[in-house]
This record gives sequence, structure tokens and C-alpha cells, in this order.
Amino acid sequence: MKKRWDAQMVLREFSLFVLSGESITPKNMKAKRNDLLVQIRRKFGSYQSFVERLGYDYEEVIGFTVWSKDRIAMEIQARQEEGKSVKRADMEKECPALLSAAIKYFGSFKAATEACGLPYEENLGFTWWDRGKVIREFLQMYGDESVTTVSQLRDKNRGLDHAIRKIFGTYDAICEELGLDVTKIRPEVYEWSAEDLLRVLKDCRSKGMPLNVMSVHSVFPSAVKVATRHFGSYAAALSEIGEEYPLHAEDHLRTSAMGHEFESLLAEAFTLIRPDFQYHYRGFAGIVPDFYGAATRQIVDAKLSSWSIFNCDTVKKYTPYCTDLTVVYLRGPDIKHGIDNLTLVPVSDYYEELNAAGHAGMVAKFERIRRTIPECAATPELIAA
DNA sequence: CAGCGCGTAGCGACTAATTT
DNA sequence: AAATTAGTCGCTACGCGCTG
Repeated sequence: MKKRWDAQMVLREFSLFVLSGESITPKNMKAKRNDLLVQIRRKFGSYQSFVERLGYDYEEVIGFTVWSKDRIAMEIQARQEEGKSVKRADMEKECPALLSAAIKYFGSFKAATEACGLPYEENLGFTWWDRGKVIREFLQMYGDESVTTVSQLRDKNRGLDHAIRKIFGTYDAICEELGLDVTKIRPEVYEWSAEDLLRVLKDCRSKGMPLNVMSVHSVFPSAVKVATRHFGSYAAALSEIGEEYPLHAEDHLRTSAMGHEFESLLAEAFTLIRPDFQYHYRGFAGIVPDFYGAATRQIVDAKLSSWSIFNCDTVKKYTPYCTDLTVVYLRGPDIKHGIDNLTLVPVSDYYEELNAAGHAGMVAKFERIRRTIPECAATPELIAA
């Protein structure tokens, strides 16, 4: 029995095939009804044009998307016009098929973005580190005067730190390759000796600095660890230079109370010579600066000791709210630091002004409490001032 | 309740030695 | 070769008992 294949017949046979519930993918057609498929092509040109004439979405029929460079470029541009992200990471999540097609057809995501006229680096969504980029960025950091440790570099450019480790392994390696001195970026880890520690302790003593842990800590951050390593304890290290630690350990309650006393005394002085500063300013949420000068956006904080500021989070908390954070302290050495917008001022710096303004009594009050602090006698010239 | 100052414990970055 | 560990440094969060 021979069928008369005309267009009508082809359509009828195809309808019956669809009604039977069979899949109409080209693959299934070929397997089940190759004769019909051949006739469809003969009468309608191609299977695709045939099903599309019947109102089918060909891609739905075949179950996958037919990609081409043009189409990929169109879809990527369409995403962009719709305000959707065209970053690689986002496309991975939102349209993995398009992304993989782009990479397949253009060879790489880079080539695809360029073909679409998009900036590669931005659309990558992350930084692509290769040796060249690592070296370029590292040299920039190396030349940055404010970067003197690996930690600082990491804070400024976390990705770079990671990339250096990944690609070069160590900071030694990248510096060696570039002929640079690694100690510029990573100060030599120096193992402090017992002699170093004792020298610092004696030095502190001769300068009249208190020998309690926090005071020494301000000039020698690892003092306690070094002391423990070499002498068993900080107290044992002190006894090496003939000092008894209990005599140097500060009384928390006493010093804490004195901190408050100093603060209120400074408030008294400021109302005299800095009336534009507000005491215990409460205009900021979350912080209560000791003094705030709105005109200059200056915060002033009172600390009993110069080292205290380095053992609390005041700097971190206050600096975002002001152009300058000034710490006025009663005792302690002039500590060098590299913190922007932080100024350390001994209260004695105000003596001259207080005296000139006729407030010599204030100076006497400051010096009176200064004399009561253990191991920190006032210098004769300051009392005379 | 935030703040004070001290002392400590623990963390992160790092390297080198040691183990698996 | 890779993972673990040990030990260095600096840094800082925390707890304490109190104050305003």
C-alpha cells in the first residue's frame, strides 16, 4: 500500500503522530517515522520551517537553544539594556547557558565581552590575576609610603595579597624576582633577645616612664611575650633590672579614678580657654566624645597616659566623625605613630596659654594630680612654668 | 549604661621546621 | 609534595571593678 504524499497527507500524518503523544524532536521523528520526516523535508524545505509554520517554537521542540555569535551578542546586549548584570559571576547564576555558549562560541569570556563592546575587567565581576597584573599592582603598593607591612598591604588590597601568595608563594619570592628589598614591605621579623628587653626596660626607667605592662607595651608591644620567653614572666624580667613588679603594677581603681579626675579638670580648663568646645558632646550616635569643636570638626579626648589611646578603640570609633582627633594626656612619653588625623598633646602644652590667660591655678591643679601618679614625678621646669 | 585603665588571652599574618 | 606544627611578631577584644 503506497501512500500518496501530498501536503495534506503530511499534515495529517504529523497530527496523528503528535496525538499519539510521541515526542516531535527531530531525533525521535527520525527514529519512529523517518518516512514522514523525509516527506516533510521534501514538501516544506526543512523540519524547522515546517514546525514553525505550525506555530511551534523550534527550540522548544528540539529542547535546546540554537546559539550563534550574533544571537549571543544580542542576548548579552539585551540583558544590559534590561538593566540586568552582565558580570560573569552573575551570569553564571542567572543564565549559565548563555555564558557557556558565549565562552564556547567566542573562545573565552574575554573575547565575548569584547565582541559585545563591553569592558572585560568590569564585567568579569572579579579581578583576574596573572603575573603581570600582580606585579603591576604590587609595584604600586611597594611605592606607597603608607604601606610598610604586609598587613597594611592586605588592608589596602586584599585580593593582591591573596594573588601574591597564589602566584609567587611568598613575599620573599616576588621581591627577589623584581630585585626589590622585601623588608620595605615586610619588616624583618626580629627575635628580641633578653638583652634587648632589659635595655628597653632600663631606658624606660631612665626616662621616668612607669614600668607597668601597658606603659612598656606602648614602646615595646611584645615586651610581655619576650619577657615570658626569656625570664618566665614579666615580673621576673623586671627583677633582672632590680625592680619589683608589685611596686610598678598600677592600681586599676586608683588610675581609673584619676583618669576621670583629669578629664573633669581638662573640662574646666577648656571652658576657660576653649569655650567653643562642647564637653561630653552627644550629637553623634554611639559615641560621646570628651570634647567636640563643631566649627573645626575636632574631637578632643582626655587620657591619663599617652599610651592608653593605643590600647583602646577610641581612634577607630572617633576618627570617622572628625577631621582631627586630639588626645590630651597627663603623663607618658611622646609616642610616635603613623595614624592619620591623630594628634597626641601633653596637657603641659596648654600651660603657657593658661598662665597667660591668668589661670595659673589650673596649671597647679594639673601638676598636683600629676605628682600623685606613681613613678611619674613632675619635672621641675613644668612646675615652674 | 558608656566609659575608664590595666592586664591578658587569643587572633591573624607570616615563615620554617617537621611530619605524613 | 602537601599538610601540620611551632613559634615569631603586632594587634586588639575582653573582663574586671569601678565612676559619672
